[in-house]
Amino acid sequence: MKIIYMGTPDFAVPALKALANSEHEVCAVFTQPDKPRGRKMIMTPPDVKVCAEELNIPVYQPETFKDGKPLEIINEYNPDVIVVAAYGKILPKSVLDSAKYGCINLHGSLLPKYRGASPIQQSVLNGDKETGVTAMQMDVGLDTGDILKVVKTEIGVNETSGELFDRLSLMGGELILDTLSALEKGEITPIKQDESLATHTSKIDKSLCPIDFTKSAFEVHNKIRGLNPWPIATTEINGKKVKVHSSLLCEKSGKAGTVISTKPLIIACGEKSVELCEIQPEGKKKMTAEAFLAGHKLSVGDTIG
RNA sequence: CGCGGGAUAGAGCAGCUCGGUAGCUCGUCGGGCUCAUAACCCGAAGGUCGUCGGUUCAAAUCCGGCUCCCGCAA
Repeated sequence: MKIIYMGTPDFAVPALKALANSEHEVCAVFTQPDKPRGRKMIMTPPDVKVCAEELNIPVYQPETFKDGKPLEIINEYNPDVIVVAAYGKILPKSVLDSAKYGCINLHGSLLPKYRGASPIQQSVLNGDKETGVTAMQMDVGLDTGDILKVVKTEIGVNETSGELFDRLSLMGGELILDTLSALEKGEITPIKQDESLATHTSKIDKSLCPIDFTKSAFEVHNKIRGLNPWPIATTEINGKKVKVHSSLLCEKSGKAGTVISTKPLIIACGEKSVELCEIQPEGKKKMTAEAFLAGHKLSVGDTIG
């Protein structure tokens, strides 16, 4: 099939590569405009753009679809299908209808659960045991289209959002190939989403970062791994902000927020406790809890958070 | 010129205000104790104090330039 691909971050790269290396033809890639990033606000191209250029595929970065230009470009290519993965723009109906097979979206959850911006982080934050990737026929709603094909996977108890992202993005690459070939053979029966089961996720932002140690160890642990690799859960130790990159569940219990062991570093929660593994004080690099303890006064019974 | 923290032994920190012998915790190595140990005791190795220059009898410390790392904000 002749495909136009739309996607932006690293999550969307494996599917693009999978398509480019298949019998299908990716004739053009749409992605977000370059944006300034990082401390120095350096203009950085999206990961998908970098990948597309390596594959010698033409790249388009329209600011908006509100004028008709992107549609004109699409119509010139006359694609069989448009594949969308974490593109970050709302597509108007005219675009959704512009290809023979319409627009197919790869979404990082088992729809209708976790529609919206941050399905993967949300599944980790909630401590779900299972998630997956859904290939969906896009319609004008937000992730409301008919389900074409789904692939499921278990979430590890210590798996971070970043690790899950990597796995799901690879699974998404296989899923889109399967979906397209099944579509061509007419083997797919679109399934309507059950609206009564639908849940939504909003964008992740830093207001989620502070850890509340009065919550259960499970919830604390989920927050720490769910917010990794970004924006990273935080707490306060001796009045200084400290990022907590990784943790492990621990059975011991004590008064919430107190240090109940320093080797390893274990903090009591509302229920049970968590071991803090890798932490990062403000202005410093990430370090192991052991290294942190070597140079900072912190003893059993002290309170953090 | 967005705001701020930082660079000292393999790791993490103190020392700088007020210049004068390089210090702490951990790790490493050696020895001891112990049924045993990641525990405890004794000992040792390991640093041109990020870099360049200035002031000084003397600079980790004071002054100026530069490089790199990080947090916030976006």
